[in-house]
Amino acid sequence: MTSPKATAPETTAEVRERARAIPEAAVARLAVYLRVLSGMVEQQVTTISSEELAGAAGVNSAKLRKDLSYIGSYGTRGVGYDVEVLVSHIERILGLTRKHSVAVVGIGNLGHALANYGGFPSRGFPVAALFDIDPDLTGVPVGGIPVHHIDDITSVCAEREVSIGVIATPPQAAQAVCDRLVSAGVQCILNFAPVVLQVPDYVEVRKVDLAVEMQILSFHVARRADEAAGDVVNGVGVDGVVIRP
Amino acid sequence: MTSPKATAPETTAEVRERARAIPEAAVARLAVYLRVLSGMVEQQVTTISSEELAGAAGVNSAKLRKDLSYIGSYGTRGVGYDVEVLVSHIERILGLTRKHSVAVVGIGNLGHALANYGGFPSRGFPVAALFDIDPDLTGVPVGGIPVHHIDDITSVCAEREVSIGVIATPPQAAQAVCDRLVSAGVQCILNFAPVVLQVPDYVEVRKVDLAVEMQILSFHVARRADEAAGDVVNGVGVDGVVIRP
DNA sequence: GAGTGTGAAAAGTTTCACAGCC
DNA sequence: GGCTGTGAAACTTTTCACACTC
Repeated sequence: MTSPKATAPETTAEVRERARAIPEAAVARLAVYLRVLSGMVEQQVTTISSEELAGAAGVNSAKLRKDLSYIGSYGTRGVGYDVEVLVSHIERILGLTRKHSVAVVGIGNLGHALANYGGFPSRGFPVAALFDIDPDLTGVPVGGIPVHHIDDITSVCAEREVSIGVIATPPQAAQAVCDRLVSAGVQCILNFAPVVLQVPDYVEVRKVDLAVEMQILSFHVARRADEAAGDVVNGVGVDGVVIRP
Repeated sequence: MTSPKATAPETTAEVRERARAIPEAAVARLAVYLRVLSGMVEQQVTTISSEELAGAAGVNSAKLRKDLSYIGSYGTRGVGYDVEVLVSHIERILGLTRKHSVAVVGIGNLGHALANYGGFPSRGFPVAALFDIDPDLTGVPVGGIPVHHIDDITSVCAEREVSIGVIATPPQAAQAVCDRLVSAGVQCILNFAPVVLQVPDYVEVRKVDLAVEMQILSFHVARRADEAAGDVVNGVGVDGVVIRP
């Protein structure tokens, strides 16, 4: 990238420096490439070009090559990428060589779905603990894991070395739950509650907000409808000609 | 924005032009501001400053003001924004003045959770239909709505004017379901299946990929761990001093 | 005095286009 | 001939800072 002549074996420092420099947007796409590539491995595909992989991942090939260049130069010119090599490098960069135990808090409809979701454990994210505030649920197994009372978050999370907390509680409870997770030492949170969580700087929060997603889609519906209507109605453009392109 | 002198009443064309120009990233945040503001309305707050609203929404105030400026100038200098005015303008821009019927396909754990999720109907997204491939589920009510067989997507979606399709099926089924939704005239899709959907240009897809979210968190855990370790171990920095900041 | 609205600068991201290698 | 890797260009988004209004 910057300097190393020929194929110098990378030092830890170089790998680290490189990881630090990967744009946030590229990280998200690397995860997608990884999933596509895992499918390729299963189909016995051994080599793939940037064009093919890009198509399967829904991006253009220049972007894909740029993204891969952030993690190193592992392709062969004129040929493409070795699927397994790429898989292992992406896994390394994403930190998937270690296991990340997950705790789910809030065992309602969504919590149930998450506890039973096969996509976590199979990808190196074992669900290590479940929590709910309802004492009737305590001890009840969900997806094979017994539910703990929310008051035990600190001890259980520490004991099981939980590194990712998933908040699937009603909005009113989310901030309090978040605070407890943080004081239990959890530094990564995936938040499904429609609330903006306040956390210390060192805690990484990602949110999944269904209503927001819907509203973004709604915006696009509305804009399209406006465009279609406006071109004819408003005297701005006639017979379908858009004046301001 | 560009030209209109004084307080010229906006033409439809201007509103349209403006909507077209709102950056994608700003649209997502507007939805968040809207939620925060709705909470304010309930607490009888009538006026709010950019600083306060930004704090509650987890962004900085310059960004918030810029975002709001895309939809118009509805604040009062020295005072702030009228909460209700802002709510109604954001709703208009996001197209929330019409109802958007939602169909959920795939009534497994997640589908159940979505069908029962109160956040949709309460925000103008009534769940109008449920679909599953399992004939045993057909007719069974989930969250008060009977499940249809997947083969009826086209007719039921057309009849109920579904504008948003939610895919909560296993990955193998997702593309086929998507194709059916599209041929039923659905132009917006929210995809929970870990698959990259191929759709025509005019269809808007948003995806929620839990494994990807986890892996992004994992990346940050790994990077942090590397940094912590590297500073001490690698001869790059000593006694906790970070050389490259 | 307080706080919005916005050009202009800075930072981040995507796309282009082609040299270099197989 | 085909395809990667990457600087440089184009575009998007964020941040700054201050003129302007109440």
